[in-house]
Amino acid sequence: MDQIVAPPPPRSEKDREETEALRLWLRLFATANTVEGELSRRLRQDFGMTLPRFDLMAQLAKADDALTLGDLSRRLMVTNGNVTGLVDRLADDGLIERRVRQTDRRSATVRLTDKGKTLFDAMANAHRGWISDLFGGLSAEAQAELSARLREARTSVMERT
Amino acid sequence: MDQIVAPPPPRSEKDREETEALRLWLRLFATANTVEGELSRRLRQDFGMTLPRFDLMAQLAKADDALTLGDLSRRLMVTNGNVTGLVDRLADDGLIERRVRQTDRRSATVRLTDKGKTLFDAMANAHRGWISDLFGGLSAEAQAELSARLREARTSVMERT
DNA sequence: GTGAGAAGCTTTATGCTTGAAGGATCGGCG
DNA sequence: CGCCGATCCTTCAAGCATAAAGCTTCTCAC
Repeated sequence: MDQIVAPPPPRSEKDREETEALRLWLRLFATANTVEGELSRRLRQDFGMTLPRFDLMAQLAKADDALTLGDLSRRLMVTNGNVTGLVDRLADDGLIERRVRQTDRRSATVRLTDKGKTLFDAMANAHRGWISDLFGGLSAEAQAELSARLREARTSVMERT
Repeated sequence: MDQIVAPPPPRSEKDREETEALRLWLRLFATANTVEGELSRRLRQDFGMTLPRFDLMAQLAKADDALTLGDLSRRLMVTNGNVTGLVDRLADDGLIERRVRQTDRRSATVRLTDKGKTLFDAMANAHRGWISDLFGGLSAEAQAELSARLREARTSVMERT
């Protein structure tokens, strides 16, 4: 029988591996992006809050103590200059309080105000519910498996960075 | 025997579910973020290119045809105004070419220039290798499983958006 | 003590992203 | 034809993010 259609382009094993990894990455990115966009949208809509500000407040709430800007920078995995701006805006809104440290005058600490704590509690509660809802189509087992695989993936990436 | 330590805080089934989903989300976000940051870093270092510009060029290369700004906006899942700026900058660099459509003068199409094609091929090749490398710590089976779970997750999220 | 280098933060320039408002063009209905 | 809503793009203001340069303060070896 004649060859009617063009033959598939020759593909090495390496080609196939790369294509699969690329597909995996695109899927990972799209999923994370969709969730992030939706959380961001709801946070803005219901609380007039942005995700980066919320994340910063969450770190303060979790630490349950004052943190330095450097601590925040490391925990949020963003640059120092970025934290400076976020802290400025949150302080302007009266949600956090900046205080220069006596022991090290280069450094400043930041803590949630009462107003910040109250708002954060409300937001965190809603936020938990949203996430639980968004992933609600997956069984507990599927979620656990995904979580475990992501952990492996992150380890792989970090080792190669 | 006396109760020496404080009892664990009472947690409902719902609480546990929410906590697990939150943990999953944090892991998903951290993984995607780490990969994205690393790709961005390498693209800047080796090619002086940003990820958003690269992504736009990738859509043009994949389509192998001119696309309207609206097409790009939908495919990249970003707003129209965003695409306008990206296209401006890429056109300034001579990597893409803008052309007003005769049939519909509201709309413009965009295609890769020869210079853009050449650069994109080089970048895409490196990009494939980087991703394959970054996920190289996972077996093909682990990658396939992660990919499948991510697909489920994305479906779940999109249904609830 | 003091001087060099490190640490902590801010500033600046640049770019990405959004949402909202606005301008041009198109299509269709009366 | 003429208008009205829809479509497509751009503009604008605000915010997030980075990298690089710069400022102040601290530490430590001498």
